[in-house]
Amino acid sequence: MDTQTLCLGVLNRGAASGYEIKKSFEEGPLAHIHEASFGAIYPALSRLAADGLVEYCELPQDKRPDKKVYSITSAGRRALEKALHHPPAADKFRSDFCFILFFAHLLPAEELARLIDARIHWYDETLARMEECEELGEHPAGERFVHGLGLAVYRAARNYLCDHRDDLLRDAAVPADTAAE
Amino acid sequence: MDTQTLCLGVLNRGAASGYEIKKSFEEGPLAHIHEASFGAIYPALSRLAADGLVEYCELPQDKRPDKKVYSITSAGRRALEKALHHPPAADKFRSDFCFILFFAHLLPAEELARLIDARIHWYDETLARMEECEELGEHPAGERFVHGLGLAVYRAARNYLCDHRDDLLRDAAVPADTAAE
DNA sequence: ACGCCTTATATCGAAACGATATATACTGAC
DNA sequence: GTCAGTATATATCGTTTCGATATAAGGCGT
Repeated sequence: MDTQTLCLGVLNRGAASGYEIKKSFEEGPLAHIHEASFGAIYPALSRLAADGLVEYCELPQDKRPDKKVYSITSAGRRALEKALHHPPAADKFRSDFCFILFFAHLLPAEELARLIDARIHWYDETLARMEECEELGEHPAGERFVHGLGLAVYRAARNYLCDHRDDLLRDAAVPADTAAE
Repeated sequence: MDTQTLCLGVLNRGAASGYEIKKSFEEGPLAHIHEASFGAIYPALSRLAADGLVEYCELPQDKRPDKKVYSITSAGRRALEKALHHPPAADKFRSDFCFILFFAHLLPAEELARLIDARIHWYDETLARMEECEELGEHPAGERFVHGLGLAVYRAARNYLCDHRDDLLRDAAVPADTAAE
């Protein structure tokens, strides 16, 4: 999914600046689904504007830098719908955490414990935030569905880490002195 | 996690060519954890060789193109261990599938059904392959742990899709004629 | 026989990442 | 009180990575 379609998707939910589009991939209901950097978003918005798929008005803010608020046009909505019909590419998952744990036998026990506990803590916090935003207001069925999928997956990951943490520490960890060697 | 570390990790499990390293991120026990393209792997291997972290011997194969079999050096092992101690970056998950379903109200019911059923089918096949490779031989505790985490998460995702598929189709789908408009 | 898949390395243009520059204001720590 | 850090906001830049293609040889199916 190219950054232009990603931006159209966000703008289809309401007008936003480049900065706010980035945030919506970090916090909003689209968080954890996709991501894009400023270096991808700003050029994408320029191209979208040049193609007439979005339009923007510059609004100067006092006490804040100026803002370019983009909104989707009807041509943009058509382009989004068209892109949505393309068969989705395979999910991409990349985890340094899993990669490191894969080599658990190269790390001392305390470090493994820290790593796993930090991740459990991250899941607890993330799940709390997600459950909280669940109560706020009405959401379209698609958003609810994806939100529920995220919850189910994160809960499963969290529970697995809690249930098997001690097994890993027992079976994999090397004594601190051998690891340092 | 940079591609060089990724390559060192694979090579730490045994000597391999660039082609085999790529495959190990697609099929082997490292599948679904990380990924890298040829355009990232070959330059990474060159840099690793220049830095003395890996070495290779060219072996001409009959009936096949020549192969450069890379193996990790002791300096490479030290570099890998050092990299493993760095605090892991946040997991990156990118799903066109979820992004599309997020806008379920823009798609006709049959298309949503096709999309979800195809994904359930993918999970079934992937899970079967993962459960199968579970039986084969002994694996280090770290590998078993990560494998188990993957299984837990994929099962949760699959079950969620099965359990909520019909809810989504009922609540979100627009009639085919309004969608086409 | 023809196309397609697999094995294998390598490169190239386009895209994206991650960091940085710039500017202003608020907030918490010492 | 000031000094660092965070937040809002856009933009660019070097480096990395992606995705496709080139090249080459053999197997496999219809």
